Amino acid sequence: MVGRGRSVETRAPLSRDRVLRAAVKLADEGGIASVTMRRLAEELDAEAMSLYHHVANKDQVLDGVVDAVAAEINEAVSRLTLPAEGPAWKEAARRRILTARQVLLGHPWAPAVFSTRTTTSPEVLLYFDGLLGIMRAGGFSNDLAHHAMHALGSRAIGFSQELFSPTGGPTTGEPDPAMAAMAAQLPNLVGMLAEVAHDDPDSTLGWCDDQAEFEFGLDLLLDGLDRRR
Amino acid sequence: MVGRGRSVETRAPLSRDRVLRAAVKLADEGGIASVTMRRLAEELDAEAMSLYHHVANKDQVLDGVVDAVAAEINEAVSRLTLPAEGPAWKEAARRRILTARQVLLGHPWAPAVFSTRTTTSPEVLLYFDGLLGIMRAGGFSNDLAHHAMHALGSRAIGFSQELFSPTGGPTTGEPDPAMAAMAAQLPNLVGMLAEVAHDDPDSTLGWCDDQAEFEFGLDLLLDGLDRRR
DNA sequence: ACCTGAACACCGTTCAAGT
DNA sequence: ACCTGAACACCGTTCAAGT
Repeated sequence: MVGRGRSVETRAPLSRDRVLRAAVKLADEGGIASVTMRRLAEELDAEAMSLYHHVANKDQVLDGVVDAVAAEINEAVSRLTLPAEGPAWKEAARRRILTARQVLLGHPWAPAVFSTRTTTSPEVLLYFDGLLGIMRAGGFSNDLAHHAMHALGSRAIGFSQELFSPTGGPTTGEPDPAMAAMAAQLPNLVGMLAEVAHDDPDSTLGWCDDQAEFEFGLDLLLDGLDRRR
Repeated sequence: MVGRGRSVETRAPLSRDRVLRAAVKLADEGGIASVTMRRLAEELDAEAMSLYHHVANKDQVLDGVVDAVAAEINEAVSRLTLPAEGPAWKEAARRRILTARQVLLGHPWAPAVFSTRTTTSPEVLLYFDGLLGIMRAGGFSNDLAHHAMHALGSRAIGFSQELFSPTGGPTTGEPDPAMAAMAAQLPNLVGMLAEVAHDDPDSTLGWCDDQAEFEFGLDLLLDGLDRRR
């Protein structure tokens, strides 16, 4: 609407950055499947083929989108200022990771995209470098810090993909028929579910775990690493 | 070629089972992207549209493929006969999980597909039920066992998606130019890589971790769970 | 240089028709 | 009942052409 003084002629200058921002916006609104080159172009009032002057192909769009989300995470964690020397490393790492998770809650489609990327984004590397710095300050050897990064896996950046969600939704009165048919063959699962309320009231990160379970697993790992420090 | 006595007329009887087996075969040969309804049909000497008489849609094909791989895992772990009472639970769980991983090594595309599935496969539920049984035998409360399943996440079934693979290949003499440009901003990462050989000689499970790192993370979790038992 | 229209080689899926 | 051909509504991307 404003145009910052400059008026009209050519509507929009189009750029790699504008393309990536539009992609994040589309994904936030309708999931990652709604990010197609054609709809991306439409969002930018251009033709699909024009995008190829700013990104090599769709894969590069997804790489860029991951980098953009990771940049948002880095921006958020940069505001944290906790001591990390000695035993303080654990709380510093914990806060960093939970802050990353908080950012991802705003982009529920992002973890799935992160997982598909084969080339590591520069911003993700920056994030890991910072976490590594906390561990080094805490007294980790490079070798143990290396193991730690692998052990944390995606948890290091705030998400954990779950394939164990036996109920799939709030345990309403109506029983899942398929589940009921198998019940006899799943004695331990049925017994457990009868005892623990497996609600996941609003499983916030899509197919991911909810906050309490994420923190349980995170603390399990951080405690174990602290012991080996 | 043989046809088991019955000769000719109609070539292939086509069935849900045959469709799923063909899908696994295609994925093993060319990755999951090569599993399309059209190529699947071709593999079965049929037309793409014929498949829809045996599966509702492509999503159901992928569900079935996951179920088939999980069935293969269950078959493999069923041959294990380890005691699980008391402290023995840990070795039993460990062996079960590493056996699952061994099966997945034969289907490197499978972890990514597992992660995208929203409905849990019956065979995956059976697998989890067995693991839960081991934990119960080991003395876990239902509540702790529940947390444990979430904490293990996909590791419970033998894989862990890594987004941390800073080098991306064997550290040959030639330096990654993009990496080199960022090196100054990644002091901890560069320092660590200089010290630990981050080879991943043949990172077996695609974008996943290698065996040693998988076991380190697994033991970290199992040890932590054992302590809270 | 930046952008575009038409076209190509694919997708999953619907539908009406065959046996 | 099981299978199929043609067609529809999408994809990502190439190419030759426009300014």
